Amino acid sequence: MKLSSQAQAFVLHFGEMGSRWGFNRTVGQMFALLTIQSEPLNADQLAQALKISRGNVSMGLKELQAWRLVELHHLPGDRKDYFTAAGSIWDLARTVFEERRKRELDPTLTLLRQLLLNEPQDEQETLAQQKMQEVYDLLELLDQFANTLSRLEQKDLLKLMKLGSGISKLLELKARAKGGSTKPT
Amino acid sequence: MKLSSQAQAFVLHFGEMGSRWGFNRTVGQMFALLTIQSEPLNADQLAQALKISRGNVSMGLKELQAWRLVELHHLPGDRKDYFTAAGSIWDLARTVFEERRKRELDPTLTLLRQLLLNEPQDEQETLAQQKMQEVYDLLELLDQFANTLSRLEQKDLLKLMKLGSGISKLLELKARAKGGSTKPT
DNA sequence: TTGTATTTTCAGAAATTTCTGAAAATTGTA
DNA sequence: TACAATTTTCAGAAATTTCTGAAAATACAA
Repeated sequence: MKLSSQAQAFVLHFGEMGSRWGFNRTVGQMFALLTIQSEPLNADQLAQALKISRGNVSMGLKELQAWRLVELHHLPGDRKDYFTAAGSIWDLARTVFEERRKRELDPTLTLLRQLLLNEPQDEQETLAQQKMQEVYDLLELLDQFANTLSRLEQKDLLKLMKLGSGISKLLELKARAKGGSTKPT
Repeated sequence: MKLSSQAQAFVLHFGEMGSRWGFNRTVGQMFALLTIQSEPLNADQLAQALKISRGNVSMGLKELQAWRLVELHHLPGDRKDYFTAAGSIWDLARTVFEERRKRELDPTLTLLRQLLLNEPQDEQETLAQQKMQEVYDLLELLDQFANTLSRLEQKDLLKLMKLGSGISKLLELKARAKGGSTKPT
């Protein structure tokens, strides 16, 4: 497995960005390679192509499986495990998006729900809780919205994302359809 | 500056989550504290409340300023710099969202634009470039959509986020209004 | 079974990131 | 100008994360 300089650059970049997207360098690289590679790869091929240890590949694959970003395959007459990216680019993006929502929002929502159960003991705490409630409301809304988006059919999601500033007009349209003011701005 | 156990928990949690949101532990803590605190705080107060070094606070504040998440204030008769969170919770969320879009998408878009300029040299590279093009198209669309969302007026953003699965219906509504098929599904 | 291929685990090494604290730089005052 | 208050810087220490590679575990075939 020799990587073209193109592939090399792509893979290294995903390694660098990895930490911003929620995984470490080598997991990012493995994900990138499996994404541009059409043929399934086994652990040894990954280790060799990325020049990392076999053990690291094993851990990385475990993590990619936890993210549900890779699929396991078997080739007839070969006992090795082979992996491909799990689905189309859109599928992968959706999965990353969902996983990140879970990891970045849910723990905070859980904590805030807890904290907001307590009675504030003084002025100071009352103010702090007000802020926490605001944070909670916003994150809760964001969480639901992210959920809605990731459940949307690709066709609809595409339409929505292509609307651009047309979104405002559409929302206005809806307001009128529902029986709001009939006077357009 | 004594933190209530509520505030303590909130601050520590933001510290833990920090790395997932794009900043390190102490920056996360400082941000959290400034968010629930209504009064401006100076660097010494932050260091004392969070039990971290003065130097660390200085670096943290610099980073929060780079994120445009804090505002500098001066109190009459006091030479120290005082800081507050920059704006409402919604403002803060919007800022974090924008900054993250820049940091997480833009570098990759730039790289992919570059790579896609090269002529593929063989079958292998052609396939890889096809995938890269797909990744590019998706990230580009996502980037523009994120941009649109962060420019939306709060009122509209709120409406949109509250739509839930009503989004599909709204998109359908729009299709009809534009003169699509008149037969609803 | 036994043997071989393959994967997983995990202790310690290496790399990276974060943090401290003292010194340097800056700012404002008199 | 001299001086005191404040902030910033940054070398090295500490903490954390990532990675390696050998050993253990597992899976499968004969």
